[in-house]
Amino acid sequence: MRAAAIIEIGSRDKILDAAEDLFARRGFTGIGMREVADTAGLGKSSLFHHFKSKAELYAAVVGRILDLFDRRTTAALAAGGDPLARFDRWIDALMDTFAQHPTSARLLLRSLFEDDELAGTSEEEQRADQTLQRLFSRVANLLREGMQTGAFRVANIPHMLQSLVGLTVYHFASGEFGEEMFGQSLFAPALVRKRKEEVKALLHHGLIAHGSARRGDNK
Amino acid sequence: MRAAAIIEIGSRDKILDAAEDLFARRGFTGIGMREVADTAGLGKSSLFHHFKSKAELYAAVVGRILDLFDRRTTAALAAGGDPLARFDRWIDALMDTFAQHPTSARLLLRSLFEDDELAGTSEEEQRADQTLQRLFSRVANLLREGMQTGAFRVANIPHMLQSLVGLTVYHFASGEFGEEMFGQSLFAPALVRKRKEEVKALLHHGLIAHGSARRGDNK
DNA sequence: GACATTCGACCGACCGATCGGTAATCTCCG
DNA sequence: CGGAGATTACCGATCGGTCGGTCGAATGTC
Repeated sequence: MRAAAIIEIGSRDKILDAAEDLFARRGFTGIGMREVADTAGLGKSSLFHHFKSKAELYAAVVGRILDLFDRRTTAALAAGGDPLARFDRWIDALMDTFAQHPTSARLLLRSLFEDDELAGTSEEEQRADQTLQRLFSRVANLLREGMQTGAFRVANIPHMLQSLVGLTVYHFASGEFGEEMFGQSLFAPALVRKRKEEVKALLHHGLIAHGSARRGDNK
Repeated sequence: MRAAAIIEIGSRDKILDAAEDLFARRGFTGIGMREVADTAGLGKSSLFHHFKSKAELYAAVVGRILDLFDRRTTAALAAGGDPLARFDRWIDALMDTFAQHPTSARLLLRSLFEDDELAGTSEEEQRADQTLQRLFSRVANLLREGMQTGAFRVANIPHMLQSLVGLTVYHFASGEFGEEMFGQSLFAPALVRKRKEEVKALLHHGLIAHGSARRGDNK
């Protein structure tokens, strides 16, 4: 029957799963093909049957995650609503995706570093670059629109994008350091919910209290 | 003459300088001792005369940077003023230090990841942990004080610390990705100044405009 | 139905290069 | 002399990657 066959996962995907987990934990240079092969339950040579080099495997892993974020972003922004509603929905979707996919934040943050020294003309890598750029420009457009309609404060858009990345990716990538700070797994549902609240609160009100009794705007 | 002697740098420091730059760019596993030695202008074996292992060299590099941030934080918080003044001064000092020391953000962010899998009982490493913890608890105390005096909005402190790290460290660690976004070096004085402004603006006002109370707040 | 051919998936053995680290020796200097 | 700093030579292990070849499921052919 077909139903039983569903459980089977193609070797290519098993390799990608294993590589994603390992690369996220120890980075490109920290993982050997031997280790990926063992985790995937294959011989090392078999990896080179599916991917022609370690760099190509890495690019495929990053590309797969980037596609996931691209799809979630598209879905969150597609549904209608005013800029603020779409923005909040996007923040939720972004953090939910990081939470549901614990390796993703670390892998993406690492790939940001490692791409600097890895060549970068591998087709798969160019496609990933395009995906990433499209994702960011969509959010940039949303910010621009919201600033025009008055929903958002007027701010520098590249800086705001950097801030949004810093507020989200870094947190979920902070690993043992973050877990020590919170005393629990970064991916515990209650903590994820709290993180969403706190990030939104920061985006809504900042940190500094405004002399609500009009103290002359703190200067 | 003293003036001439200033140029001389001890071999140990030359090794630390070289290692800091290389580790920041390609991570612990991405750099070999051979490369560090070449950059420092020594033979590989000489490194083992000053540091008994690669891990110890790495710990020394991270510890040196952590001490720098600890000193700057101490200085920024020591000078008096209300919590808001001290906080703003700390944000300035933090970002100035990242800016003046371009390898630091990347190295610290990387060390966050790599410590997860590197053992961690090496004395130098424990000292670094203490330094880091002391630094964070000092900022936490400042936040707590400011919330009590009403200078800051009441927020969850660990989350706020994570946000502050994300807003600062990530930006200066974002490398080529960030430089492509801004079209210039992340460490160009004008961009550093702008980043400080934008981060402070976010901390002061958030992103979302408040239609509720007063409207003309941001124009 | 039976045999031959093809093909993708996979493997163990092996390659040259590089890894972190060690040992013995040399040089310089007080 | 003694000792610190540096070097050359070398070690076993592991690195990414290649090689020749096995296996089984299709496919074609009579």
